Amino acid sequence: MKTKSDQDKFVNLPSLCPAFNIRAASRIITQIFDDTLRPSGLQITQFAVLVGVHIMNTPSISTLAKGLVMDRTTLTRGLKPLENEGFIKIITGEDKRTRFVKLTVKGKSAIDKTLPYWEKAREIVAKEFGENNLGGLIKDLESVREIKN
Amino acid sequence: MKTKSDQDKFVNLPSLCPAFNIRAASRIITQIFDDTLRPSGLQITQFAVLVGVHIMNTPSISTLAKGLVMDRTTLTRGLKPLENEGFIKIITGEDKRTRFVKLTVKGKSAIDKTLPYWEKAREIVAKEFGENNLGGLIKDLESVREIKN
DNA sequence: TAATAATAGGTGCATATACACCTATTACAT
DNA sequence: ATGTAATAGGTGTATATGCACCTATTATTA
Repeated sequence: MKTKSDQDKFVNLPSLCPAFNIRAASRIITQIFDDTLRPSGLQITQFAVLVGVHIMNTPSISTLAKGLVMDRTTLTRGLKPLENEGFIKIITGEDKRTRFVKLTVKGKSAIDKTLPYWEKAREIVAKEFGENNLGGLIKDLESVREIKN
Repeated sequence: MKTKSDQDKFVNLPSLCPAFNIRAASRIITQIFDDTLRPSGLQITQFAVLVGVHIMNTPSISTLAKGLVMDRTTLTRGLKPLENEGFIKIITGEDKRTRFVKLTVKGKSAIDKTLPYWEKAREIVAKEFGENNLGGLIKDLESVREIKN
C-alpha cells in the first residue's frame, strides 16, 4: 500500500473547516449584494446598519452593535461614512458617556431607495440557492449566532 | 385595525437577509477560530492560505486565489505578512508574468504547529452547533460557492 | 512582423474587522 | 464624601476585502 504524501493529510481540511467555508460563502454573498445594491450607493453592510438604526429607533452605539451582532469598534468606524453622508446623526444623551444614533430623513430616503435593490439581490440568491434551502440556511446561521451567548 | 409603523415594515428584513446573517455568523466563527489559534501565532485566514499553498503545491497567485475562493488582490496583500515571517517565498517563473507561492520549511512547521489548535476550534464549533448540523451547514456553504460558477 | 488581445499581477482607495489599550462618566460601596 | 467598579466609547494597529485602474509580458492575428 502506498504511503500518503503529507499533502494528502491536509487535502480534506478545507472541506472540514467551518471558518474557511463560511468566510468563502460570506464573500460570495456579500459580492452579490454589493454588486446589486451598487446603483443605490449603499453597500449591504451600510444598508444593514441604517435598517438597524431605523428598527431600533435611535439606539446607543453599543445597543446597535449588539443588535447587529458586530463588534462595537467595528461599528464605530462604520458609522463615520454614514454620518459624513448625512444619513445618521450622533447624539449625546443625558448620560454623557452614551451616544445615540439617529436616522435622518436623508437616511430614511436612502433606505427606501435601496430596498428594491436589496429585494432583487435576495431574489438572485434565493433563485440560485433555492428559496427553501435559503430559509434553512438562514435558520442555521441564526443558530450559529447563538454560540456567542 | 392598527396602522403599521414604518419600523414594522423593516423588522423582518434582517432575518430574511442572507448577507446580514452569513456575515454575522462568519464573524462569530472567525472569532472562535482566531481566538483558539492565537497561541499558534496564525490567524485562521493565514492558516487557510498556508494549507492551500501546501495542498496546491506551489501554485501561482491566481490559481491559489481561485482555490481559496478569494479575490486575487485580497490574497496578494494577505501574502505579505506570511512572506515577511518567512512562511512562504514568492518565485517568478518562466513566464515572467506569473508568480508562484512556495511554502518554506518554516511555513510547514507553522502549519503543523497550528493544526492542533485548528482541531480544537473545530471541536468547539462542532460541539456548540452539533456535529451533524455542522456537516449539513458546510454542505450548504459549499453549494453557496457554486453560485459563483 | 507589427498591432492587438489576453493574461498575470500590483496599487490606490475605501470600507470591514477586532484586539489591546485608553479616557470620561456614572454607579456603588465603605 | 471618597475611593473603586462598572459602563460607554474612541484610537492605534494590523489584517481583510474588493473594485477600478495600471503595467508588464505573452499570445494571437492581420
